[in-house]
Amino acid sequence: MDLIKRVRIYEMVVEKIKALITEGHYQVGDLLPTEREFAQRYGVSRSAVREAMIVLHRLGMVDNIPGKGTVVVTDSEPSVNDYLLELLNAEEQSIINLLELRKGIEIEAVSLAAKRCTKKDLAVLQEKLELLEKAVEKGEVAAKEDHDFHVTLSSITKNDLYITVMTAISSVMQNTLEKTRAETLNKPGGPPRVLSEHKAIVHAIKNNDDEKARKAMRLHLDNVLHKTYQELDHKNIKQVKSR
Amino acid sequence: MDLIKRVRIYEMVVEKIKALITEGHYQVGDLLPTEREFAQRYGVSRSAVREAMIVLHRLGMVDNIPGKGTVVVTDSEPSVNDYLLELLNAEEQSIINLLELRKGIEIEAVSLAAKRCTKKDLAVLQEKLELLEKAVEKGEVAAKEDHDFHVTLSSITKNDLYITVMTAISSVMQNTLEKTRAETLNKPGGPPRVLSEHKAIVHAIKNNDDEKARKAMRLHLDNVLHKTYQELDHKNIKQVKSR
DNA sequence: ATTGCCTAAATGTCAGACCAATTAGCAGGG
DNA sequence: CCCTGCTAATTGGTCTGACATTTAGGCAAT
Repeated sequence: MDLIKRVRIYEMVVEKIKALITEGHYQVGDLLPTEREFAQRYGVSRSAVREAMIVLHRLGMVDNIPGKGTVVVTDSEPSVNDYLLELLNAEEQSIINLLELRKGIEIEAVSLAAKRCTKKDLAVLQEKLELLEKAVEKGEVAAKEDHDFHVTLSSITKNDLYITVMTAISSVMQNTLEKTRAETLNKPGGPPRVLSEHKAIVHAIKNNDDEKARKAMRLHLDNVLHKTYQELDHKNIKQVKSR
Repeated sequence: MDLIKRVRIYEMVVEKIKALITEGHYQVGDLLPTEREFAQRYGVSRSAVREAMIVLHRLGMVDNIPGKGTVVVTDSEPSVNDYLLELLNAEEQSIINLLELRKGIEIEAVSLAAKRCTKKDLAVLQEKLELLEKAVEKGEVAAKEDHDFHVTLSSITKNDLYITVMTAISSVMQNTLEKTRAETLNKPGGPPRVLSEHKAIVHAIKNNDDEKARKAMRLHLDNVLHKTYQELDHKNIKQVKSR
């Protein structure tokens, strides 16, 4: 049985305005037409437009400024991914917790990748590895290249959940690393070692050796965890000294 | 510098009504006071109350029914967990994808648990195992006992992310199993084998042997995956036959 | 007992008014 | 000429009152 669903007017206005933003008729930072104009344009009352504005505001898409107007804050509506990011990004979550979760996710991901990797997948992954290599040779932090590599790796699993979760974890880590100046990767003897670990992972995937791939990934992430522990210890010591 | 934040009236009304619901002044299914009464009670206009109602409705806490009133749908505001559930529960996600993700999460979780398990933790876990055992002996499906066991296991990691994610995965799987009549656990030779796998996991944790714990968990989840594959094949065959 | 209609009350929507904040323009003093 | 401060217009924020639509319950006719 199909139940008839009441459709509130403000909901239709929300969709209309949302479409205007996502389709690019108004860019981020632009001022939307006034509420009174929307009301006239859509043949509804200003109340309906205001209710729609409240929804759009709570979606984080617009900001209503009295005396000025309504400004576009972002051009895309929040997705489930954003909520996942919120979970991972919560301040209570330590970077250690995040790294441990990543360990579970990525070790199994690389295992699946080793079993399911096609020639095309491998080519893309090796390309990402080369980009990472070049960036490291230039002495860059290469955070973006590292992110790309790991996301590409997760995509080889062909499992949307791994792709979504790994993408979220990786971007949160990238943010965290930016805040902490990415000291981890910059430490003496850091990048070359990280690079060789990445190569070992790709090598195992190439041979479709899932067990070796897991071991290589576990080794890599244990090293990252170890360095992070050292870094945290170092900071704590500095904090104590500064008292 | 502390910026002064404009506080919209409807936001305060939202907090007021939300508190009334979460504190139990109104139970699920109850009819809230009318919008006009709220307006009078809080000394605001009905517009403000209506805007608050829209927010509460979009939070999924209330349902506004014309001619009747506003009924309470749930007594707790949605948390990040609910959005995680939404991600995992999305129809596009196959049960296979979910199981594969669970493999990554839980293998590493049991590894952490083996390293961090206290005597008290172990006692609780063994208690859950006994409950599972008794339920299986009675010939029950024991879905809830299985859920409890795995959530307890994840809590031993002391890592909030693992606890949150594992709880979500487990409850989604429980729902899915309910829909599919939990055939997996009911198959001949199913429960006893599952039980022995659980015992092996607990045994490894007891000995703080993280590597053996991972292997035991991998074996267990591979078996679950295998059975699920068989089940899906079986259903496909039945579907073909019924054409 | 069922059907149909009437009424009361609630939400949904509308129109208009006023308040508060912002902006732009203009007048006046330096 | 430039800066200051006032004024008016514009915009979102709130309030009020009205009407439309939906629901529930009472009541009479069938």
